[in-house]
Amino acid sequence: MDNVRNLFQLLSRNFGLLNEQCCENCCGQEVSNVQSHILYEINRQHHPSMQEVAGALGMDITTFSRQVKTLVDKGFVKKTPHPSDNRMNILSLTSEGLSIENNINLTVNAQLQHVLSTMSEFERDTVIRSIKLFNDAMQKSVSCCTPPQ
Amino acid sequence: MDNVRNLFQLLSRNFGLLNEQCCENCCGQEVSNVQSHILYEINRQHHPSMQEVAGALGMDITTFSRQVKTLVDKGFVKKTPHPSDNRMNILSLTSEGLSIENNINLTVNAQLQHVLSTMSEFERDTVIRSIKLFNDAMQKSVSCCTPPQ
DNA sequence: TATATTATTTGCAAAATGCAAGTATTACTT
DNA sequence: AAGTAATACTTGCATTTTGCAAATAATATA
Repeated sequence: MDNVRNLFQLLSRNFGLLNEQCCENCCGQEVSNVQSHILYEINRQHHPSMQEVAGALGMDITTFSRQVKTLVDKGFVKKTPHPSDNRMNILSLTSEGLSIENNINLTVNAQLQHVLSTMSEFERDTVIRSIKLFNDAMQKSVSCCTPPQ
Repeated sequence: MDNVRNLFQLLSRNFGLLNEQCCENCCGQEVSNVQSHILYEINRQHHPSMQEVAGALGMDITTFSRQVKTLVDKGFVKKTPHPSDNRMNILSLTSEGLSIENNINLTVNAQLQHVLSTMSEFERDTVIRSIKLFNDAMQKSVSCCTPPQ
């Protein structure tokens, strides 16, 4: 009976640090950590609304609204009114936003591959498969991991 | 050639949300997310100084200093001058701080076990072993994962 | 003894946060 | 169809968090 929290706490801390440093390295302070999460999620979803992205990130919608505004001002994100419901805004990355997101992606991936390269191919595959497995399990688990409301 | 970042990004986000919610649940807003990380790390290390904890968490020392002050005021953390070097403060949890840390630990672990319970025992073991493996690899990798300076 | 180095704290100004209340638009209700 | 409710988002405001620069205090070095 391990203390599983320890493992995840360390993992998420280390990944957080790596992510943050990569952000700074490849786009020189242009985006904060939360902002990089927002870019990531906008890119991942299919024509998401504000609420969908904020919900996925577990962010307060008012904080999110302001962060998006900042990203729009910086020219990284575009807000398009929903065609059939003008209350909603569809979020998308501008080409510049996409390029930054790709940059972060490349940098973080390179670092992770570097970490993984110290393992055998078998271990590497196992690790990757395990994390997929756990992510899926977490997604299915309704009792947690769902942003409040 | 997977996009490994995706996996880790999702994992760390989900764990972050879980952690945050557990904090609120079991100690009713008494500690913020960063503060729970601080409690965690003080508990984990052996008579750590301010810099040791701040360093491990990759936090700016001035921000850290103020957060610790808050935790001291709340009665969760104790600062003891280092016996042979009065510049340093040794950090420790008070009994109340420890009890809160244990509470968070129990709650988060229960949630994680719940997620893991959807898997077969083999999968569960593999996942846990994989994360250990990755954590170790990350710790060894000097090119990243080390807080600035 | 004077100077440098280390550990931590404060000043300050900027950024981030979240509740309450606002606006605008669409959905119901009778 | 008019009025009410609900939804999606924004803004006001007060608090908290953040990090650089500079200050303080204690130890190490020259």
